Amino acid sequence: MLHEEEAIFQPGLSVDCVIFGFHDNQLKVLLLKMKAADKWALPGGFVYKEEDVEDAAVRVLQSRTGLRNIFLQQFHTFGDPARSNRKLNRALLRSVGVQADDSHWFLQRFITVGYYALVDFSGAVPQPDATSEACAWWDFQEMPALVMDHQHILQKALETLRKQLNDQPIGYNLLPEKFTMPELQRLYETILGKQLDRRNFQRKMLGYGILNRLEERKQGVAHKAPYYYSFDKEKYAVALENGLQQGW
Amino acid sequence: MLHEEEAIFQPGLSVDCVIFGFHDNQLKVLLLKMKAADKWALPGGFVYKEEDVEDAAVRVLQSRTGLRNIFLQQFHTFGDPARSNRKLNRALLRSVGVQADDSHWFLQRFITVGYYALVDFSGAVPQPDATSEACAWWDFQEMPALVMDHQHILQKALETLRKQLNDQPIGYNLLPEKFTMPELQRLYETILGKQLDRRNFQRKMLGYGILNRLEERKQGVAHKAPYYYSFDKEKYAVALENGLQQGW
DNA sequence: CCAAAAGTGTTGAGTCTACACCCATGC
DNA sequence: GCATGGGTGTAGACTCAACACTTTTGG
Repeated sequence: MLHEEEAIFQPGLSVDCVIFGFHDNQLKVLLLKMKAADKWALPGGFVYKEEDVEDAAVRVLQSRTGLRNIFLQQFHTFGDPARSNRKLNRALLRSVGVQADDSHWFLQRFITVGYYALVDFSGAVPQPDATSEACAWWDFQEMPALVMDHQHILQKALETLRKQLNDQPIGYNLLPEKFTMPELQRLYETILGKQLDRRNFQRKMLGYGILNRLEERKQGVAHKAPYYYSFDKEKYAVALENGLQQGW
Repeated sequence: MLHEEEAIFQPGLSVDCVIFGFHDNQLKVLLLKMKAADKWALPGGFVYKEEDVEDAAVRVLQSRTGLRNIFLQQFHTFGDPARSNRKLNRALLRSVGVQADDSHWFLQRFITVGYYALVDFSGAVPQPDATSEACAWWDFQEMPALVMDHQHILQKALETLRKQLNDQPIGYNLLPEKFTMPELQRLYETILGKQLDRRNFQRKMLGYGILNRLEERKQGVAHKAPYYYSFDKEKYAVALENGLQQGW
């Protein structure tokens, strides 16, 4: 990618994706281990000259996880000139075998558009890119050192996710097709960072009228088996009309 | 500005500001009449190579209104390649006396970062820029034809403003230092596009604990004179701690 | 003194919170 | 059978929407 000519990319512009997953009762973020530094980075990429910025984010998402048709949302654009790190980028070029002088397009200042994605952890297959030696999920509470301002970007994404969750039930994007109510609750508790009452949670969630309870119950669990639920897109559309705000 | 060399601006990047004001019980938006077209445009500008994107927005805001220290917030970045309009931009260049071929920096694709601002109408002094022949407030419900995707940008700004108003009382940014409760209510009604109950509005608004009632009452009005209120920044900080969400 | 606008209070409906109770399952 | 987790129900606190009443001012 970095070998390619300046001419094919929109100059000074990138996208970065904060890809959230949920596993083992933990909120996870997909990160790349840089070849050029002892740090990790958010999956990102450049925008082709005639490509929609959002399409670029979709492309990044798909190439890092193999997933398509994912909940993806722009949340902020980071335009501090000091955010670019020429030293790192030079090392990055070297790591893929490119020698360049200061005028190289990749060494200029970059503005990045941040997107966050909610994906089904079990369906994603992490793939490193050319500049990275690994691609892995990290627990959002135990993040490694990140390059440049990626810590800041992540923080902003998390903030947006929390707000969003308050007036739009988007949690199930992080879960498989069918899931149990306790699982959904753990998810909410993790994202919001606080405990919720089991019974009130269930009532409120069902009150949105966007979940279908399946006949099937979870198998092989200790104690009483919980029902499975699935998300109902049609009911969701109806529910949106009526509006479903309010906080926890 | 457009005479200046490519070298001083971040290529392919602009900012556009949706500047809201409130006057005569109407929500207003500041627009520029293009010299190069029979349409109006949102105030915008380019970003210097070493300038923070947000600083560029502040600069635009100040040069169009004379105002500083204004409520300003990034709301979305518009990255559709089809949003740029080479024909318009060529006319724009001509209007300031520049002849250029297709490779001119200003004729390339532009990504724009959208900011919205809330200003005190009575304090702003509209100033056209080099590419425009007029700068004026328009009622947001009676907008003229806008260039490119500016209608879309405006729509998105309005949407964001409405949502924001639901979980953060930001309305007084649009009013002078001191204002009456009925004035504040008209403002909310205009932005939200619906009538609100006078008494419940007052109770809820005062409940936030961020307004000071002044001794003074409004002079020279028919009927009973309403009190003036002023916004209290310190109390606001305290109120934010406790959280003040919930919708109307 | 009357109409219109503003300040203040009340009440019933609805919602949310904090529980109690019962049921199912593995050990 | 008992500890644990899940499904369902309920009483009290709280909030909110809809309204009544009083006060002030200009004409």
